[in-house]
Amino acid sequence: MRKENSTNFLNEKDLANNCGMYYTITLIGGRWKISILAALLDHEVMRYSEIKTRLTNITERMLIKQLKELQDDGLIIRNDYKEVPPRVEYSISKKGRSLEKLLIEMQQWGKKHSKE
Amino acid sequence: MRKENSTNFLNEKDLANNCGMYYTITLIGGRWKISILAALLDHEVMRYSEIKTRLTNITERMLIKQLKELQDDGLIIRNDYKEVPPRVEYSISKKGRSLEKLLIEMQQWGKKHSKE
DNA sequence: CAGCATCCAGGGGGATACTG
DNA sequence: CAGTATCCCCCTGGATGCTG
Repeated sequence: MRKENSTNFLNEKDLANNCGMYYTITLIGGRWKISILAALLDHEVMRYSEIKTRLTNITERMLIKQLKELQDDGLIIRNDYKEVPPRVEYSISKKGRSLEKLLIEMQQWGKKHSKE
Repeated sequence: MRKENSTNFLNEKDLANNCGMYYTITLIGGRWKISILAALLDHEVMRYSEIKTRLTNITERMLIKQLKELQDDGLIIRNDYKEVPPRVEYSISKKGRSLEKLLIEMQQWGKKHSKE
């Protein structure tokens, strides 16, 4: 980032969309999204019920909603085996995995500063 | 992050607060916060009116609100010179500056993936 | 098992007008 | 110049009950 006297970090051209920063936030900013992503980064593949068990307190509506948004944004992959009884597995996508480093840093920053 | 078979990224103890990730999101997740932080990281010190000019489209209410929250969270510093006419300068705090690396990475990730 | 439907509160965010 | 004060919309997120 620059200091001298003008715009480098946020140049005029990119100002409108905050150089993509806001895009990133909108993708992971949902109430439960980072928890879901973290769980999937940790377990590779999880069934719906596993995620639900893991994220105590989340309601079914919210879980489905956040899963769908993550899927629409291409961060996770939904695999419906179309069996009876239903069996659906969720996994992280390439795009989702590319967020791993960022999430870890957010985690570290949060841990470090949340007690201040 | 781990793969073998269990929880490292999100261990049970930290699950409740998502290992601090959610804390981080709440601090920078406001509609205009990253723009303000980026502007202050870029300019060191800015007057209220400068920020307002820079962030076209933001309303006064929103600007003040987000500035106050950023200040309450310790990310920026407000310096009121108590002059007439008023003169108030905003600058980034140490805690705020420690977010710089993270913001740049969010920017890069967003730029790279927003066209997909 | 893996959802969907409905209802609802709260707050985030915006427009506009006013002030010390 | 640097804010306040109102008003208002809508969307997020939560509770609860139902279903293929």
